[in-house]
Amino acid sequence: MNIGDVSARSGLPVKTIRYYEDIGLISPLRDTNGYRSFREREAHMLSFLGRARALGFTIEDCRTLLALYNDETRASADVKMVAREHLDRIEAKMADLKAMHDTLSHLVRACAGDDRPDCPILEDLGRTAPN
Amino acid sequence: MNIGDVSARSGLPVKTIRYYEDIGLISPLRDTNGYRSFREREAHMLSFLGRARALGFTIEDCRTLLALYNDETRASADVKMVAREHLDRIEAKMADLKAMHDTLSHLVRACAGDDRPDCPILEDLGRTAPN
DNA sequence: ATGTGGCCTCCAGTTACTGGAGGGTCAAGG
DNA sequence: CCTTGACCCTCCAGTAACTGGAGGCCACAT
Repeated sequence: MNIGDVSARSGLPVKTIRYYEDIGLISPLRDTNGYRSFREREAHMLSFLGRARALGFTIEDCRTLLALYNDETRASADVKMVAREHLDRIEAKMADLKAMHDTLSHLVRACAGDDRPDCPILEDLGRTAPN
Repeated sequence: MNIGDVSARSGLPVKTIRYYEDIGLISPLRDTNGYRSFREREAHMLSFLGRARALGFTIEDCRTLLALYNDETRASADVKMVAREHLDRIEAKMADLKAMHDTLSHLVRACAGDDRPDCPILEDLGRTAPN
């Protein structure tokens, strides 16, 4: 399979696949013409990567997960730990976003949004921090 | 005021303040010894920036908001639009995170997390995409 | 004089790609 | 046989918003 084929199958852009090779996530063979030659194994790994990335795992997490995936003697506890830590990061980020959202939606609602300059949003941003 | 003073007042790291000068958000004067010399105006702008960044606005948004803040003839509608668009981005990101969270927390719960290799997390990641 | 801390500039690295330039390769149509 | 268009290749640079570090000046207290 050429890179275009695995791109279509995995949903990953061609550029991204080349990048994944650069950073050592996959190691496809090369044809005599220099084209990357993907086996089923790599096509499968790319789908794995695409799904893991879609769940928000970092590239380093993906590297770890891929190693565990290929290790028949893994302990599921190791996988679970990686996932759990990622879940914690997601939850932290959701909490951050929720706080921003609450503040901001409140301010947006309070702003008239007309042609006058008075604006509670700017007032809030410009108010001296409470020390 | 030296950079350390405005850093303490705004809560922004010294490095960040220098960076903000680099990209033209602030333009402090210089003392004869080369030190940046901040006036109240800049200290205030830095607090503004800190708050806007804490609400997740991008630097470019901050640039726009700062310009509006300094423009007595602004229309609050312009401010509101910037904020509303940012709120939309936040909501989109929250939805993305929630989807990740739902999938991942389900998988984490399903994983035994013991010393055996069987793992629903890896099974999910490794399953061929449904085409 | 010396030590400590604050300040300076410039360079490089971070994350995970993405775009583009410049240039080979392959299969089909004329 | 040649050309055309779709692929493929490498290498370089840029993105967002900083952050860390090297190397070195400046100010003030001892």
